[in-house]
Amino acid sequence: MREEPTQESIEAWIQLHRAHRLLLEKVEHALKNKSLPPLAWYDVLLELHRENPRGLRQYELGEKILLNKHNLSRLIDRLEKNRLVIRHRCKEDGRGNKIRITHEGQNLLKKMWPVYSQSIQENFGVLLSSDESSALSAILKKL
Amino acid sequence: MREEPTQESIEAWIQLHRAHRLLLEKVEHALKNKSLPPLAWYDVLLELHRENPRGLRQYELGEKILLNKHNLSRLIDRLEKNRLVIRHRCKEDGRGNKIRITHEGQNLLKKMWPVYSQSIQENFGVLLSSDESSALSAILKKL
DNA sequence: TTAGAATAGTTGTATATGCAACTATTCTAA
DNA sequence: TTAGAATAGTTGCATATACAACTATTCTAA
Repeated sequence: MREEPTQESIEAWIQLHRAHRLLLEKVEHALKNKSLPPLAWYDVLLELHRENPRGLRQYELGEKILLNKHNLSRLIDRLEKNRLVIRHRCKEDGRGNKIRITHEGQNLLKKMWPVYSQSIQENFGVLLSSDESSALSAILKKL
Repeated sequence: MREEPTQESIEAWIQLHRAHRLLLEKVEHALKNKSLPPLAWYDVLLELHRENPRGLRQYELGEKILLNKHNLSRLIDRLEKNRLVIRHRCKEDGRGNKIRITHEGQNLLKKMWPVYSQSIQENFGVLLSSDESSALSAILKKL
């Protein structure tokens, strides 16, 4: 006895899929146009910035940005290669790392935000009233 | 004089990003669990099914599923290798192709739908009322 | 205490994506 | 008509992602 999804939920899912793709493409494009790295880098740096100077375990970071461990491992590789973060061996748990943002990482964050935020505003903010945005958030939070 | 995005729109964008990622992951996972191909294949096959037996030009298909031409070219390669679609040289325009779904493509579509739809229902449909789904669609359509 | 399970992270390999350059054909304006 | 621009699609290369197998460490229960 499988439940069929309603027409409304299929339609909504399709819209979610399309809207996300469209917006993400625009945001990434805006960043690339300014020779800035992709959004994923921003997400990592922002989470680390919030926990600065304590840093975050790699698995904690993965949970926050919804990225699985093998991809995160390589993302951190790239960031570390660009001196934006540092891996420290974790004292409390010999298996793990603590990741901390560097000063250069903080600078990049500051450089990315205006581009990122402007793109959100242009492609998202101006199209929705603040009530609509709030309603959207509230509904999406249930998922 | 750059416009700052409101707090509401940033919050909504973040939620959109997260919700999409979470759902997509679940849907792809459900398909993989049943040894079925990824969602992108479904999207292509569905569009072609709708236009059967006329078929679609490659660029038309690209517009429908929001995929750029070089990635689409390779996606079609993979589908064609699996005999799910066929490329025909286009009579009216010697530069282009017409893509048509095959009988096997139609069969795959039929096999994927129950898995896809069940995943939507489980991870999306049951969490939102039909009013909420409709509201969500309406807002997302503006983007 | 200690063997086996569980956890944190890395790496090899296959596949998918993005970008730029390319071929072939069609359109357009002198 | 015809040279140059524009369009449709493909391909080489670099990068990103997914999956499975791996190492190293910590936890747990006899």
